[in-house]
Amino acid sequence: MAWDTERTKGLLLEAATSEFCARGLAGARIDRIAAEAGVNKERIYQYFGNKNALFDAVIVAALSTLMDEVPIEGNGPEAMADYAGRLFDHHQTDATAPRLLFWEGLERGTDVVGLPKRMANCASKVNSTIAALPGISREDAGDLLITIVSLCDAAPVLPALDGLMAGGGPDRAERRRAAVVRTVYLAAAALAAEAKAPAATA
Amino acid sequence: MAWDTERTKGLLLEAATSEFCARGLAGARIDRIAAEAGVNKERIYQYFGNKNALFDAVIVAALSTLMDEVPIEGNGPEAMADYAGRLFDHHQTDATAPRLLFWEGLERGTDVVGLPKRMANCASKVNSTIAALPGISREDAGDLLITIVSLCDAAPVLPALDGLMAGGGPDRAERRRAAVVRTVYLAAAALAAEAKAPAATA
DNA sequence: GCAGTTTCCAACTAAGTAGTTGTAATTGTT
DNA sequence: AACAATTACAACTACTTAGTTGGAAACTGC
Repeated sequence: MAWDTERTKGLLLEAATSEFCARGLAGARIDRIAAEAGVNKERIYQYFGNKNALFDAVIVAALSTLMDEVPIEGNGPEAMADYAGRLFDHHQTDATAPRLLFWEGLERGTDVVGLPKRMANCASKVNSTIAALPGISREDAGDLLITIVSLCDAAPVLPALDGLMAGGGPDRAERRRAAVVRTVYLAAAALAAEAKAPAATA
Repeated sequence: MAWDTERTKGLLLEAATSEFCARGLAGARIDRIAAEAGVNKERIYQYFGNKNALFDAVIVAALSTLMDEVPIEGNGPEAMADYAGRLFDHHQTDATAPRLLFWEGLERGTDVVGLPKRMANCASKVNSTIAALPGISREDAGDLLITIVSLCDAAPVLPALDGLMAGGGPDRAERRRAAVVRTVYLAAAALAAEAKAPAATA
């Protein structure tokens, strides 16, 4: 049998993503990751170093690529609302990224890994936002993105909130989606309007 | 020395709150909780049962009381914006509740504990929202509250997002607060307006 | 002050846990 | 084919963990 190092690495990273996503850094088990990947756990230490470094690799791989998977397209507040809707849908079908993001925030705090790549990705999103809402400040663009991420990513991580607050009817997900999209539209429209008439708040 | 059961329980609950808040259910250590409380860990099992049940007790104690600590006061969209601002400030000085909320969401999913009490608290908040925005539907009120909670609670749990998205200047917290308050105001105002002219979207 | 109960703790147990090691199989190179 | 390097794994180690136990100290009612 031929050794396929890249395939083994990929299997481990995939299994680790699933395990860390479900249980976080402290709750994840190296043995479980190795078993799920069908690989001996010693390979983890050869390829990734240790549990923390494997978590790093998972975070960087999962969060960096997400930025490209759901792009900001079009112009005006509608474009930002549409982006929020697509991000919401994406997280609804695959909660990996939001869960990893919150695991990282809770377990790592401000100790963020893979900074250069992620800062570049965020800057790219900020620039897309500025392009969609001409005249908006860089800080307002960042704030709008934080708002979008907060709304879209919190939903799958706090699944109980829907039932607790809104009763959890059959079409809850759609209603929540509509609320997020509308909220983002309103916030983006206000920033766009302010950018055209800056005297109002100065 | 006189035994003070309630005090011992309180010390354990306080230490457990701090430990679970910082490290979550999987990351928390029974030994650390007992040591921080200055109490033998065997007491935990006598008073609370086991680690999971202690986590339950912490969650219920911390999240249920929060609802009363930051009330919804006044009328109109301004009242909801003001509520969001006070909730944001509260979480900024003490991130216990948001962190526990997200730990619970990540580690427990929809398996929520203390349901009756928490549902009552949420229903009370929904009623306050309906009182502040007359004519609004119960579901829209719940959605607005989810929006507020998402925005206010995500901020302290994702401390790195500010730096990543908005550069993290000196007055970042204040700017983020202003963005949250304004977003909530816009969302609440839109719902209030719709409640007065329901034909627009029907 | 004395039996019965409760609070408390040091020490213990059984089951994981991350990380390592020794060794065999595979591969590329000469 | 002989060699060194790489990939792989079963077994192992040192340590941590949640949960338990046996008995001492303090309280209660009499």
